[in-house]
Amino acid sequence: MVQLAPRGTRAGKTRAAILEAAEAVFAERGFDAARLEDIAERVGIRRASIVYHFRDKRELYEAVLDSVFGGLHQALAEVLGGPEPLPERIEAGVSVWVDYVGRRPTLASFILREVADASSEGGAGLRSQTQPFAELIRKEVYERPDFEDAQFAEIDPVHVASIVSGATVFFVAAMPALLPGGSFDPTSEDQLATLKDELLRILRRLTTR
Amino acid sequence: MVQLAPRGTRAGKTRAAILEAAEAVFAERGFDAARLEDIAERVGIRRASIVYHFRDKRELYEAVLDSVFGGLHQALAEVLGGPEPLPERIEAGVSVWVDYVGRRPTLASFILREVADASSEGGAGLRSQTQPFAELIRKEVYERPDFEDAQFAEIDPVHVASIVSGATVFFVAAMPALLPGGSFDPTSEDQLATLKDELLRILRRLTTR
DNA sequence: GTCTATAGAGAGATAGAC
DNA sequence: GTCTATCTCTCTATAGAC
Repeated sequence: MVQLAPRGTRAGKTRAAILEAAEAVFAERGFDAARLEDIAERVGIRRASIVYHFRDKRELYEAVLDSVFGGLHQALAEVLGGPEPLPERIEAGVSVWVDYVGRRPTLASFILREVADASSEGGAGLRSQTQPFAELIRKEVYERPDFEDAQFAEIDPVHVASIVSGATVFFVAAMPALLPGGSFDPTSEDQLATLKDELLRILRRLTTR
Repeated sequence: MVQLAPRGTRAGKTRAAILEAAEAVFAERGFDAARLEDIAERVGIRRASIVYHFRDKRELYEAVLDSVFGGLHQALAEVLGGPEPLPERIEAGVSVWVDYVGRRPTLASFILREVADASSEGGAGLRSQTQPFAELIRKEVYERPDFEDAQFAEIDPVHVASIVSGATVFFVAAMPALLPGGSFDPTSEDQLATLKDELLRILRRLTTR
């Protein structure tokens, strides 16, 4: 995820535009079905020019994933690293998570696709993206002194994460498709608020002894 | 989803074997990345022979989806159509759902992939599979006389379905990939029991006033 | 940096023998 | 019914001009 050219230069701008277009197209179609042609068209350049900025399709895809997952990691690290005591920090984390997916719903698509693909490649691709989150949680939750005080139920954190993220991702990605008419917007202010509410209730239920 | 040749004949057996192999390969790789070559190899036939039984790749894929979703629909219709009063019938439905995914985890992959693809095609593909479930729930839950007595909270059923199915599907598909070592089996007896337990608690929380 | 042109690989579909 | 052989299309990647 090295930024080869500084922002503001022509190359930097084109690179950023390609990343943005690629994020949309990859999220919508998935890696295989996405065509570099479509991405180039959105940017207003020709297919071959993409290869000047990214070695190949795979590298472009990885760069997109790094951007989307990286953005979430940064936002989460901020609240989880804060000074508040433990139960609150976790709940703030859930709030940040829901807000992030609401603002950047492409993340939901990528998670769905990466999880589905995980079985075939032993989960390597997925884990390389989720590992930093596991470490973040270990560092800012399990290894901080207030963890003992919080009196959590003994529940596997991956378990909790699976339920919270699964429910969120489904809500954002599946609901619009399931409700006919195409009018439902899960990323609206109050839909996200409702979702947060439900998740927090579920979370409390799962984590309190 | 018409059974062209009767079971037991050579064609019937080959057809069934192709369906079974295709279910595994499509679930593992997704529609685009799956190769007819791989499916044929599993069956022990040549690629071209598949086309004798299924017009093309798409038709084979649809047949697989019909089989996987159809099996769930049948199992669900059985419990939801039973004589028990309402809250129990719904909880029995959740139990059947978890068991089915546990026995046939390919369903989890297909749901993940279909949901991810739903945004690009307006959800048509997903809805054609989920519509029967919506109708089943309307008929056996909302339109049966005991619905009024059950005193449910006013919560969108698609909402509930999204949370329950999202959490289940994630649990089955993502946990093995997230937990390193490859030793975790979400479809084991007691893991499924734990999941059921959590889902039922969540469900009660969501549906009681 | 971006373009045109083209090479090359992969995979689905078809024709026809057995 | 299943096979071999082949056609054809699509899309990525490369070469080289501007």
